[in-house]
Amino acid sequence: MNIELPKQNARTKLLEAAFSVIREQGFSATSVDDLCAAAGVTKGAFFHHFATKEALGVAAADYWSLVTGGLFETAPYHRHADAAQRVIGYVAFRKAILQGEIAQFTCLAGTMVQETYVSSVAIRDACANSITGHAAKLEADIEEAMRNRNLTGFTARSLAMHTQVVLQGAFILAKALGSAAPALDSLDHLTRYLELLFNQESEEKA
Amino acid sequence: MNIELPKQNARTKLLEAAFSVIREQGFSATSVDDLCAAAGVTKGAFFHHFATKEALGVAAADYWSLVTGGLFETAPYHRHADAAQRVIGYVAFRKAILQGEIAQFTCLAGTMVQETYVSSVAIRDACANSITGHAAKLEADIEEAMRNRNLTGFTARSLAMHTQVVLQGAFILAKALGSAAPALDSLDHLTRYLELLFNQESEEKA
DNA sequence: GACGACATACCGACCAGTTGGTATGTTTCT
DNA sequence: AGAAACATACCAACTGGTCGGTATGTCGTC
Repeated sequence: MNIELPKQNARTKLLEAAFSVIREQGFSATSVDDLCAAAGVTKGAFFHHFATKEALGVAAADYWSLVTGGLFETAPYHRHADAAQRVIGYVAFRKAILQGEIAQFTCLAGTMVQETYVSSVAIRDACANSITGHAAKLEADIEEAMRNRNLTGFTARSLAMHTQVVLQGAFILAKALGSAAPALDSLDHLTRYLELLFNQESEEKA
Repeated sequence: MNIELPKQNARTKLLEAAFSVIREQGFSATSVDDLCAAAGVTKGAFFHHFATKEALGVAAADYWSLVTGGLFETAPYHRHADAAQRVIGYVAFRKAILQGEIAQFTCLAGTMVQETYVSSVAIRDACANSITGHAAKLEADIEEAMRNRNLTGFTARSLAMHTQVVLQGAFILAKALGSAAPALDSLDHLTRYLELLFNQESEEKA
């Protein structure tokens, strides 16, 4: 029998439990005991691996960047030859993964930063890095698409950030209305915006 | 001397304190004592007016709808004769009020619903009503602008909601990056989208 | 004198973090 | 090679303080 469970140590179990629990309850409302119970470890193990609850928050945001980074690197939208198609394909991919429980498709960084942007600089910065780092991967494709079409009037970076703004806002509306539907609608509007930008050949100059 | 402070009772003081404190710390991280201290009232006064902390959350969201409703009703963008100009003017107005401390220009409903959408249906619904109620006021103008231009392919409601999505997302980015700048950039993209939609005469049909 | 609008004092539950310990390696010294 | 010294990973019980909420009292007004 070669079937073996992956040897997860308490640290990894806690970080992955944090993904679920914090996205459901928020960071403040999640107690260390909650996390230990969800991960199936004791409080002693928690404080062996993390000096404080805040330190776990930072580690969770960093681990989030790592995990989501891997997910998007292997996504199929990179195959498009045209850069604009890759950008639009990215949004389509984001739409496709909006399934199941709301907490499971929302963003840990966006959720945490709302609660901690004043109280914890460390968590805020880790969340900011997660979001801007993710946007940076889109930026190259956007820049190429803009160059191909001679688009000016805004920066590739600002448009990359705008996609993240729409996603984060879409998650809030999904939470408020208890459904992914408004998020999907909003991503359709984002797609329409990208198509309008990239299909017109630099009419802005007039 | 007719200069008199408005006779604010403990209830109103608590609700207005909640606007500031909850937008800074979040709902969970804000204790009843925090709110009492900020409002300058005692705990007895708090529980005289609100049965639970959750009840204050609901009341705060409702009061938020009331206060912001008044603010936007008297805003100057309603004067435009063209409906599309009113919609674009709305976004410009939202840009204009993104000043000062971040907590002071963000949305209470969006902040609270993130933390409570699982734990408190009452707060979630109050926040959802605040956001959708605000969007509904835009919907009539959007519908008129769409009718004037024979625009199809999406609903006025979904576009109204999209403006709220962008705003909510913009607040998250502002919090993450500690600056209103990315929010302003994103509202520029939203404006550009609206201009592209409303200035083209129904080219979508082809 | 009754009632609404507070104030003060307090309670049990829960919370982040600490303590002192064990079991299992790993390295170092002889 | 084998023992002593040390490091890592974890555990269960506990602590001081904070939390939401309650019980009871006071004061001004109608």
